[in-house]
Amino acid sequence: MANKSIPNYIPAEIESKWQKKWEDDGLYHSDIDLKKPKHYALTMLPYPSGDLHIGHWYAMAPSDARARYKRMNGFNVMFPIGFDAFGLPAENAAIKHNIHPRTWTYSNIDKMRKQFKTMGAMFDWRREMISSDEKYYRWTQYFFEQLFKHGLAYHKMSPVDWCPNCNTTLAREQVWGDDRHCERCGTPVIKKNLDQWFFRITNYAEELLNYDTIDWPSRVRVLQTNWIGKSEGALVKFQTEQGDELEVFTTRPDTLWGVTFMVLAPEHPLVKKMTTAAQKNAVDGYIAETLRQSDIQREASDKEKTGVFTGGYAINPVSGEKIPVWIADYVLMTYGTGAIMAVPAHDERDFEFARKFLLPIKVVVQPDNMDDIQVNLMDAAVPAIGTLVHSGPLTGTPGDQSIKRAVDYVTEKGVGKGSTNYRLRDWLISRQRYWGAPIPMIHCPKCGVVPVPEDQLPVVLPDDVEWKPTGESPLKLHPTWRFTKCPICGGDAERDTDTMDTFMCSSWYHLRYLSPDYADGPFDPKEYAYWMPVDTYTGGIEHANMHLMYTRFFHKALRDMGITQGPEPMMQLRNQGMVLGEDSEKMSKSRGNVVSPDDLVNGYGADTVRAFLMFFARWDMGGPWSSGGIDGVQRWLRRVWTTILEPGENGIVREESVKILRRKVHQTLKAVTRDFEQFEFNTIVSGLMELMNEMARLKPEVYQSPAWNEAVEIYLKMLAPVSPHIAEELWGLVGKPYSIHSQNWPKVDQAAAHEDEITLVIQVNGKVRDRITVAVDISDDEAKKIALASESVKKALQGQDPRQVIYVKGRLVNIVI
RNA sequence: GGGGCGAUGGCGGAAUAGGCAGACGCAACGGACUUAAAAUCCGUCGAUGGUGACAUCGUGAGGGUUCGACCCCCUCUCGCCCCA
Repeated sequence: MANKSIPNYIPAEIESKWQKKWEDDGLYHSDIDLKKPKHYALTMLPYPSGDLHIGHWYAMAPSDARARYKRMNGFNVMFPIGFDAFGLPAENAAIKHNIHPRTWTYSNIDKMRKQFKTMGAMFDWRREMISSDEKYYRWTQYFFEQLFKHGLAYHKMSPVDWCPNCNTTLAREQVWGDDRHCERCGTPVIKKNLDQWFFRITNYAEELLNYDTIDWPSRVRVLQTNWIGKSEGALVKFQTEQGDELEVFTTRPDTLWGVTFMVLAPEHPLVKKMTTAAQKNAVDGYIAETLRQSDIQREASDKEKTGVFTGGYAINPVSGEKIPVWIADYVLMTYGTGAIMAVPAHDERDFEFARKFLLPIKVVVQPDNMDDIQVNLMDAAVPAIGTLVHSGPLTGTPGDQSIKRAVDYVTEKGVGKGSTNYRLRDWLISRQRYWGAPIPMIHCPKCGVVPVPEDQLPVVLPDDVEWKPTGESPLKLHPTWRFTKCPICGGDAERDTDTMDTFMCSSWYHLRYLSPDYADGPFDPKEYAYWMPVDTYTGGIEHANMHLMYTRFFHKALRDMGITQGPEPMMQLRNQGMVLGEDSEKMSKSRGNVVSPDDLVNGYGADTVRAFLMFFARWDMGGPWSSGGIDGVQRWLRRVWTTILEPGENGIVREESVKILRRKVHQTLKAVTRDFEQFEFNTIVSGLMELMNEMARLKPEVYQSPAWNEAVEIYLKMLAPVSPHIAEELWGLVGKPYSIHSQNWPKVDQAAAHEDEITLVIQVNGKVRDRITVAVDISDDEAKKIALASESVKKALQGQDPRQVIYVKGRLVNIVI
């Protein structure tokens, strides 16, 4: 109903008006204020791909709403924004469109900054950081050097995953899928041997398994725990016939007497030496074949086992037996020592291998609840723990002690020791690409690898390069850049021409937000002392094994250098799901199912888009976009507008309705407050919708009462974090002082919220037979009496006596017959 | 092969500690207003049977625990994710 006496709701007008005013007033500036508790709310750093995606909105807008809620609850909130601006896409775009990566990146940032501003988020833009700015990467380089100086960065020749299309090395986490393709371009990766920089994240493997001090989703903790892949066992030294030491890691040292052969990874350094002339052709052929496969293919358990005998033998250090040494692709050089002792009786893969190549099987473990194992009747390995048999001096050791006794035994004999193995590998940092932070190291023929002196940082990334991918780092091809003098001896030297993995940049950006312009260090210690740690971190779960692991490692490494404090950087983590296209598929240009937030904002306004993103799905699950659903949210906001602004039609106040209104208002406030705490955004919006329906219904009978004003005030305050512009506008139009976003969150009036009557559900044998309205504080006996007096109950009882009558306070009576 | 998460009307989803399944919204249908439409407002809306009050069934399938199960346990199917 277009009432001429009230203004029209025109989102575009009020949104740009308030965005400008808030910015001019610095309403969302976050400065240290020791009088208030702080709240550092952070969302994962966006990559400036050039266009704000609905996924950005989904990640940011609900997080903004929660940050606003915290602010209204008396917290001094910092909610910063910036850009993860280095990385491959800039270079790929540059190659494709012949535009400099810097130009591409910074014009994207300009565009996205404008798009972000239409969201009406409480970002403090003074704190913006861009990881490709010199003033930022200078400190990225500084941290690299610190890690180097503390022995946490090292370089070595190493076979690395290499994308032949992007011409760069990839971290293990950037290699995806069964065919091991490049995360960026989908090309299958190959192995290449290069001199690479690594960070010793494995030093922190054990500490990274501890999540005691942080409130993170169990999903993420499980993902990280599996990724770290801790297994306990022993390192045992075998000897080859030639006298070389051949060390294996095993989780089952108790089965040492059951070893009937050994298997080396085809890449194992001893393979060449052990291979006899007769086996050479077979071994060489097998190695060539293996190198073409991925680790995943190699380890697939459903795959037919393959392998080749080297012709060589090793000696079992506990039994003295001579056992054949094979190579097989299911043993990986990157796990453990690249060699295994094979115990076919008690390991499934070894069993299959032994059966296929007719190798002997020896039973050395007899589980207590099993008939005696007969080798010739076995059709599968018996991996269970049990009493040791045929195990020399350890024969008879019960299962609950067998592993420990075996470790003690090899330790005493000096042929092994207890050991913990982690699947986690050190973090490969080097990238043979241009658009990244240069590795601040100098290679001097006399002095070796020398860090660039701190006062000479940053090592500036030159603009005048040929960035086309050649397989070499573009910086290597620059005519002058790489040539420099050694800081120690002053002689001719060369810079490291690789740049850093961009996960390095994003491992510490939360620290730069503290003081993005600070020149005396990576961050201002005063800001650190006040704001850190991050209280609430939000972002996608896809970063569980990469960014989130790296940033924890980084924090812990810096802590051990005295740069940061506390065990963890981010105390609470919450993950949002993904917005899919209307066809339930991942949004992509090729599918044509992409939803553009700009179009939505133009059509509906940011307030509707924000509210709809909070409403349409559980935030942690996400789901398919619905173009019809957003109309419902728009209708709701229009209804809020008219219901609050239109004058009431008569002056009658009905006290019963006032009571109902106040009850609903305070019940909703209670629920909304709880939902904000728990990131349950969808029920916040549905709760507000429900309350508005009730307010509209009751309005004629309560309009003249103070309760109506109270309802409007509380309503707008609850709406403010969700849809900040319309809330501010209405707040002004009902005569309240600017700004609603500086108001305190309302307090629940428990007495008003209290129900004095309940619907007592009456069941017979668990089936609902009647519903009776009773006083909320009805006694046990009375409730049962009323229930038994019900006509429907009498009918259902058919004269039978109840065996039991159960009363659940305030809920139901169940009569059991 | 192992692990994780999930499955609720035509659709998205709700159900806070084991106690009224389907809140809220979309779509659909009926009505009011209108010359008409849009917008708005009111109403209906899990299935089956019945004019109806009502009855029976119903939260992926099967079983179990319980006075009572969307919720806890076991087995299975399907989907997504992670690892191998």
